[in-house]
Amino acid sequence: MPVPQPPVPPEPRRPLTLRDVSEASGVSEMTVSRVLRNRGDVSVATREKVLAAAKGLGYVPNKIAGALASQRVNLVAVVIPSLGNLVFPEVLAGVSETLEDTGLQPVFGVTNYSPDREEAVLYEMLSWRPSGVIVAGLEHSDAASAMLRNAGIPIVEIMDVDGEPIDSVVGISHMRAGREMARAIVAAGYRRIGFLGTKMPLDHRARKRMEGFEAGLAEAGLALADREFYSGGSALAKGREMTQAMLARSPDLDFLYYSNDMIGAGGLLWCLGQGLDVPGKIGLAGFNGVDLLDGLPVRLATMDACRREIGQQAAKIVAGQSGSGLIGGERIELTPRLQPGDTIRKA
Amino acid sequence: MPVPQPPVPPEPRRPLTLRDVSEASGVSEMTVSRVLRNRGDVSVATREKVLAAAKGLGYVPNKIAGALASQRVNLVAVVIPSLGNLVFPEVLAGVSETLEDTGLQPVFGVTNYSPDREEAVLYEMLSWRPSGVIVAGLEHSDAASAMLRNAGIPIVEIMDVDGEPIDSVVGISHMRAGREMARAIVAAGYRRIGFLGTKMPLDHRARKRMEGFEAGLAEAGLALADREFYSGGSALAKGREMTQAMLARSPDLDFLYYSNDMIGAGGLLWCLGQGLDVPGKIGLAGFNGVDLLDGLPVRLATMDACRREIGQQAAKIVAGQSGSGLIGGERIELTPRLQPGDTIRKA
DNA sequence: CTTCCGCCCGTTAGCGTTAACATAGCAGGC
DNA sequence: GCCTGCTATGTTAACGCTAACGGGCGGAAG
Repeated sequence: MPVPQPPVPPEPRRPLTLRDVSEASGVSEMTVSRVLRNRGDVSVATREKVLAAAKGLGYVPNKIAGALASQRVNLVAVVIPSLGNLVFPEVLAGVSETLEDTGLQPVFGVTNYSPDREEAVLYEMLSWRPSGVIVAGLEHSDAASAMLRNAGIPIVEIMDVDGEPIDSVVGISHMRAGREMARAIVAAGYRRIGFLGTKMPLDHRARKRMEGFEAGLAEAGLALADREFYSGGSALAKGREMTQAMLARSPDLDFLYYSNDMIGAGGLLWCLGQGLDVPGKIGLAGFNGVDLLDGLPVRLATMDACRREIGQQAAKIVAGQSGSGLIGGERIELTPRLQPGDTIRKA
Repeated sequence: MPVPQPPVPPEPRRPLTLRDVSEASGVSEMTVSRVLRNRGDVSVATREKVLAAAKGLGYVPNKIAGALASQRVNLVAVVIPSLGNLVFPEVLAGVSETLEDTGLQPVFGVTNYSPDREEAVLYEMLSWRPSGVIVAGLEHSDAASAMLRNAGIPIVEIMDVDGEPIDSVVGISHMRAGREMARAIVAAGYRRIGFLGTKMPLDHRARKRMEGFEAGLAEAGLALADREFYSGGSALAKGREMTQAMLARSPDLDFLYYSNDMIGAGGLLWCLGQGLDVPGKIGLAGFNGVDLLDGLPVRLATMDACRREIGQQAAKIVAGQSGSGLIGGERIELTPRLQPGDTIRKA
């Protein structure tokens, strides 16, 4: 009759394995494995004995071995261009939150808007055989697209729906967002319109927004009266500087469209500081709906990019909880709502 | 004489293994492995043949099997309380950037300031046998501390140095940051001082800052004249509301210390909107040094928390690049610099 | 010519876990 | 008593890769 072992103080060096727990509790490794995974029938007595031994030893299972044996991995790869842009942490938060009680674990990678790095990051992540991939954008290198297509797991491209997805896609149409903003501005009677944005040839979504915006203006026979791009630095400060520069250069502008809310807020603060009549003499609008703006003295017109919801929906798809019954190839287009704020004249 | 195989179009279903590449290129699996890892001697001819086959097939190595066999894992676990607080994405960015060319890959987990979730997240991450752990804060559950201590890998606790680290630590002293801010405020002649912060009993760093602040005031025989806490919502908006509320309640306050820059900025905007004399009649200060503030009409006094640098240093330690020669147990205390901005009277 | 060494490559034996199957023990029906 | 059908546990063989070692081959050294 085996004497119950007292919990052994964790002997530091050799890493513990199932065998250690099995020896400490007097059952086979398989039974320990069953207990720790709550799978299969194990008597209550055995279960408790095993759990006590595992806790006493401080055993932490080795998922590497487990994943290899079971061919199942609870990781989800999440690939985003940047952490500096407010938007992506919010998406991550949505993903993280939704995955929380699915047993899935997000693994993040950052590409810095570089297709080469995206390819490298994806290769690295796929080599861990995750059970799904969430990746920002629809534009990838050929090699990256091929990898994703052949991975045999759910792929969700997020943020943007203007293009051909590999598998599933969750996002908004940035083209349409730009166009609708243009229409709203034109409808409010503005005519001489300037654009201020980031100088990032690889930020396809910003580009699409601008293209949509110009298309919207064109519908009314208008074109951009001026434009300016920046890169780096504090967005709020850049917004001030660019606004000042543009209005010095083109004093007759009556509207400024900013490619994101932070530079928009900077521009707004500058205009207010100058005592300009907003939205009477000059209107302003940004993009994103960052809740930060709720605290500004005047609310900037913007359009919600549904960031958190994008993360949530994408996570649901990889977790197989989308409720659509589809097995892939889902397409969820969210609709950004125009929030007119106080910086566009009422039509 | 083996005929060179033309690249086979990737047959979709069965996942590729080394064996497939080895068969396609006519060498052993071991040689393929060597080529793919750039390890050991392989002739140029063989190398090229193998690389061509691997690329042709679209082979992606299986790191799970590789890690199990080699007992080496290129993952670094990074555990943070929240993604909503601007601070942590910045730390992540520092980590991610520094790890970029070390072959190490960060894996992030979020605890929502819950010790239980922290424990669960750590257990989950340690079960992947990462080669290092970076975790925010020095306060952990007993079980979590034990796990970390027994993991046998570098552990770096970050953000905070006020306490007993498990292994290495990189951060600032929040106690001291609070105290120094108090001294600067007292030195500038302010006497009736209010505190505005988050209602988060589990945010130990915010608590330490406040304690340090009160200690600093006590040195001058002062105590907080009023205090207010919030939770949730847009920080900028909360800053406005709380400031308004506090000044309505305690109109004789001459200084407001905010536990973070966002609520501080909200308060600042409100004060400016009210036409209050800042910093003459009332002074303001925040904490963090978010570069966002560079764009405000008036620069808020703050203290840089060295977020990105914390991430970088922590990453260096786990990557073994700290340059200290130490094998663990490093302690890096960074010094937050007071940035007086325009919201404290010149002494 | 032999010996030795370095290059290039193959063979063997795990890494720690789990799937799948085998088996022991026991209750109950006939 | 024998077989059926459980439940609780053990045994075996992977999973895909790499560490460690072994060996053929060719040229340089003796």
